[in-house]
Amino acid sequence: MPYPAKLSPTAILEEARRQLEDGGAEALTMRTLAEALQVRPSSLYRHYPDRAALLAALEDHAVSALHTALVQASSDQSGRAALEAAAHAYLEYARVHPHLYGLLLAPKPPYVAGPGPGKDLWNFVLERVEAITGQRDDTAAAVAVWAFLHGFAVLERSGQFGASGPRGGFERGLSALIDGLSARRG
Amino acid sequence: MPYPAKLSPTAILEEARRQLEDGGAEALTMRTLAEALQVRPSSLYRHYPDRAALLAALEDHAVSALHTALVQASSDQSGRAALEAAAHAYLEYARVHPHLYGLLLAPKPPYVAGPGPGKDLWNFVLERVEAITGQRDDTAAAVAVWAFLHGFAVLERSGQFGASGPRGGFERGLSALIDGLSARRG
DNA sequence: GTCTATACTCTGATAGAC
DNA sequence: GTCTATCAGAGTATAGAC
Repeated sequence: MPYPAKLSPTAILEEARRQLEDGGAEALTMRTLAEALQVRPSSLYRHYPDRAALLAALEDHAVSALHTALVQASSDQSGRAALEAAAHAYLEYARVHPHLYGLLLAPKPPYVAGPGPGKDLWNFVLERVEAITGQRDDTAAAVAVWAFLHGFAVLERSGQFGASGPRGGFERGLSALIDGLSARRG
Repeated sequence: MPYPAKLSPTAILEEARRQLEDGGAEALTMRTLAEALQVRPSSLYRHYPDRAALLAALEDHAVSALHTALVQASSDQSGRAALEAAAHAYLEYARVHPHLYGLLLAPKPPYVAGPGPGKDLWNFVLERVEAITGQRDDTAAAVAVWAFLHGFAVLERSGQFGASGPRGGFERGLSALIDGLSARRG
């Protein structure tokens, strides 16, 4: 090695994340990426086989970051308070990193039940929900909560909720969902 | 007019819908579209200013179709039964027309509160939800229900729910949500 | 007015020299 | 590991035939 490598997978990933967060997935092209790294586009292919692999790596990063955020937000709480704290942290992550979050549930394989970091995230949600419903392996309830969280995040991202009321829909829906799910253990 | 026009906006739209439903948004290119219509790509631009306009037209179609499906599914019912029937029809539409449905909530302007056919759809959901909660203009509750429906549709589309359990999450979540929302009028 | 022909720019990706 | 050179395919714009 006559000279240190200009590129490394992590350096590429960092710049890619920057461009994605700035301008969305469309703004992340191999050419702009190479230019920012002062390298020719084809050089990137020595570190990532194609653009899809780069996006997949970014998705893994997002899953881990989201998981960490949820754990931190709810670590010092339990029961309903823990689930609510995690839910707010979930929405907050989707707000702060909309394009990164947008990678998460693209029409692709899983992540629920898939190997990799997504499993931790799923298990975390499952545990928090189980604490509410009192049932073990309560997949149905966890799916319901996740669906609500994701749906609200997408609705919000797609523009409508202005300064007006609908934002209250999150608290309202979350409460209703938790009430309805936990009431079942009667 | 010496000869009948080979193209018309509706003919283009029909073929575009076909290609979209077959292979998703990526498969719908101006070139393949022109080929199927036996025309040069640039001819399409006499009828639609650009590809985005075509997708917007397809989205309008999807909104109308979804609205119609919801109305038909719940027309002969009322109260909770009507909402549940509409919810199932919503999910069914997303299953049968995944790519068309995928156009609906792309990160774009509205459709809630926006002019055009989307408003009818929103108002319909709002009415059905109000019948449950007993409050007028209960935007928060309607947003909560819509978020759940959309979130579940996306989760399902992204692959995980195999033959196993999670499908029960829809009934479970819908019941819990309705219970929690209607209990509020105590 | 409708469509054809052509070309421009941008994308992701590959082959082979060094 | 990075380069040069090059490719095929995308969307799009314009000039002109009929």
